[in-house]
Amino acid sequence: MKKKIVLIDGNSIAYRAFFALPLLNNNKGVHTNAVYGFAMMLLKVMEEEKPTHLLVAFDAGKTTFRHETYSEYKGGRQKTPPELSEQFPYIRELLKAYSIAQYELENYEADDIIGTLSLQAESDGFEVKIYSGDKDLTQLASDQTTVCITKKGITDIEEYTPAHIQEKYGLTPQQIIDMKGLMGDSSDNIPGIPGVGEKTAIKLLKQFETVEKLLGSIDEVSGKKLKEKLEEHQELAVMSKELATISREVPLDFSISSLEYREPDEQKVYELFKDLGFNSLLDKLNRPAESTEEREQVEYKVVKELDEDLFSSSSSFYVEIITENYHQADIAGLGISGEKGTFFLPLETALQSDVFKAWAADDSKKKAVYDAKRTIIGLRRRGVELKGIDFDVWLASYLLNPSESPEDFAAVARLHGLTSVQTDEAVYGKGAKRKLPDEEVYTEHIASKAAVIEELKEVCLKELEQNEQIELFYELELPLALILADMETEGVQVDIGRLKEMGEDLKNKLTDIEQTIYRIAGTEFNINSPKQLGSVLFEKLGLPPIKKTKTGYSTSADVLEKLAPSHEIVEHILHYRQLGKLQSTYIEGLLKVVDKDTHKIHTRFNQALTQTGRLSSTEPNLQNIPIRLEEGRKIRQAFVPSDPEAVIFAADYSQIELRVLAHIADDERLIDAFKHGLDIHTATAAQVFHVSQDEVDSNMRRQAKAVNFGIVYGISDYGLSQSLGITRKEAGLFIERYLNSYPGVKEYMEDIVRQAKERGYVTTLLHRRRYIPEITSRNFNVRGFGERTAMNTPIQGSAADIIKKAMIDVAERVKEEGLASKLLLQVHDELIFEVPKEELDVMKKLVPEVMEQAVELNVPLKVDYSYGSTWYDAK
DNA sequence: TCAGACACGC
DNA sequence: GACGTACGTGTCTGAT
Repeated sequence: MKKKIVLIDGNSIAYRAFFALPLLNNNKGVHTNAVYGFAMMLLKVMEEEKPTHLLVAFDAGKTTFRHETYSEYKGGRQKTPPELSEQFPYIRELLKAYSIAQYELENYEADDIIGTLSLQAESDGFEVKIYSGDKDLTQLASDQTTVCITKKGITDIEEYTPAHIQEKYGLTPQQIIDMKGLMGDSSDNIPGIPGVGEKTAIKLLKQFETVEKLLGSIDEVSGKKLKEKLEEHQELAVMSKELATISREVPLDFSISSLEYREPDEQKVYELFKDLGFNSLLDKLNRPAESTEEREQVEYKVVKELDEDLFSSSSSFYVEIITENYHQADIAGLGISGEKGTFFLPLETALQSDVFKAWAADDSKKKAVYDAKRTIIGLRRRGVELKGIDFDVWLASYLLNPSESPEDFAAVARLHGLTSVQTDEAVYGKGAKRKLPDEEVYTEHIASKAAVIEELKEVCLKELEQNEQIELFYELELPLALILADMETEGVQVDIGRLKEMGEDLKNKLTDIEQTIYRIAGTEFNINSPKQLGSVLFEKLGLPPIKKTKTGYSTSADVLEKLAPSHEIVEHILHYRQLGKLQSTYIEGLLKVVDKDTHKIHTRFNQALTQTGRLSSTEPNLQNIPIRLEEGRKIRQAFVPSDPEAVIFAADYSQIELRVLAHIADDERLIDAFKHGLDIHTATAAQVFHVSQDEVDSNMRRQAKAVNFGIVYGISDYGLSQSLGITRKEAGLFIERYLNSYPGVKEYMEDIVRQAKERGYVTTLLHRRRYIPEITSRNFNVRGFGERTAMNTPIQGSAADIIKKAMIDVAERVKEEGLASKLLLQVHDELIFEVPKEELDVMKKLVPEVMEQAVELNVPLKVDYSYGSTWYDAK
């Protein structure tokens, strides 16, 4: 086989990649664009060139032998951006993982190393390929050597052979050096002859061949001015040529044969790509642990008969429920792993075993699980109470980095460097094709999960400790999971009759409005189709299109509100939309998920999803039941106590986010306002508009409220301008005035952004963490988003911490006092209970008290409550 | 099966 | 100077 060596100019390629690609980040805020580009190029080179030998050369140090000739060499160059410097160690690591030789030598540049090696390689009969972003290297082209220079981007290259150089410049590769000598090179600060550019240089070299010959016969040069210049700057030309000449005699302390390319270390490459977040490149790898044949098989036994000493005092325990919704799904099997080994336990075997049930119910037998809530509810449905959960790898992983959003167990494991579990999709399939595979396949899968939980626990514990999140995990999230399990299990009673009644009513109203709309429009169409609606409004009826979407006219509510005065049809459409939403999402949507027998709804709270630490709720989402408009609010009449002798009791924090802000920012005025129990929007308006509280009119208050809203949700000046219907500039001014009114808040905002930039993340009161890689983006918008996230997350996240803490405290008190009241729902800043009437007096006192004392801030927390015979009446 | 537009809550 | 700008869930449409 013909020998082929590829020589890569490491610094040059890294620079190219850095400037060609947007400033990417991995999920921990490390910049990765240069590494990514480098890796892309490397993979392409390997695939296309299939070299037998390979080397990446780097520049060493700041000074080289060229500085002896000319101290200004490479002078005036911009410093390497720190965002790039920090990536070089990763590039080095990348090369190591690929087992690719890398070399640098004091006093020499990468060019010289490459020049020397290419010469040696040529005489050894190699085919040589040189990769760089620097055209200087083209002087090395020869019959055996091709120089590949990156064009636009990073993988697009131009190949310089002697023929190509001849064609392009009419010169030989050696003459490239002469050309540089004459015209100089501003990027390396090589002077050349003033006034001589590429065109003149080429012309002269075509006539005289080399700098030396040219200078020997300056008389023959045409053009008086040019002749003078050449005369005057002879030495400059000679020196410039010397500087531009790549050394081919570098003393190298290795032989070419040592550059032979071997196999990459796939595990290392895999881990590095994972670490850097190169998911697209990961897909291209032959993953060591992905295919069944290569993956390390977990050793396990299928339990036929249960034996007491299968269960050690501390085990990993996994319950497989394939369906997403564990409230209505079956267990496919159980996995246990501990001192005695790893076991697959068939469901029926477990259910029939008193030994198993006793172990499960024993609080002193500790279990590490994956998704405690899912596990508890899955077993509870089959009559098994699970106690003694002391770890949840899913929750732990979420706390370590909420932005990961792994889709299954295997993804969580992989995040922490463990690859011995297959993805659920690979085992069970996806979508309609999801099913239980052959027995050996799924028993092994389930057992392997149990085995891996053990290892994951160790890894996660270490990381939690490093992040100071042990307490957050053990005192907040894990106990909360148990409370949420009880809430979900309990469910909320629904008055189906009431829902259906409202549905009938809505149906009639919708038909009426529909007819009215068709009549006014003069045509029947699908009002639910923005496309069709757009063509009716803006084409048939000729209304002015205010806003456009990617696909056509926008028909969103804010657009329609602006159009309402122009045409009577618009208000009907808005009304139709409003009622249609109620009908489809709330009436029909809720009816779909009500348990046919018990008439209860069991939502699922997702505890490991949001970036801020809030919960979310699905199937159905009970955190967005209408309240703002009366027509929608009536939906709440269908949410009733499960016991006729009980009421729905709702307690909500008043302005919790702004109180948290007052605390974190330690802003005197804001703290003062809360201590005096002022209406915060009025107080803000008074500050911002420099008037007294009683001079604040409703419009001023409305604007101040919007600004407060913006602070709480981290919206931009644009967002504020949209909600107030003012210009962006005016909105920006509002924010500025707000910050001047609350100097402590202003200082906090500046500090937290600085902190986020330094550390790459922000934290909440209880040490929840969110990484914000966007904050160092060079893109104005992305960075702006990062800054707002930095300001907002500690506020919203701390509020989430507080209510979670309150839920735990309330549950504990209710248990202590032996009350029958039940926590049903959490809606970000409020808790909904079902309270037996005889406990009402106790709960009226207990709940606000516990919620207000959940944490101690330097402002008081305030809780309002209400109750009634339905959720609607708890207002 | 998927993305886009829209609307609900906090 | 323009970029496109709280989050999360669910429904519907219209394309593939």
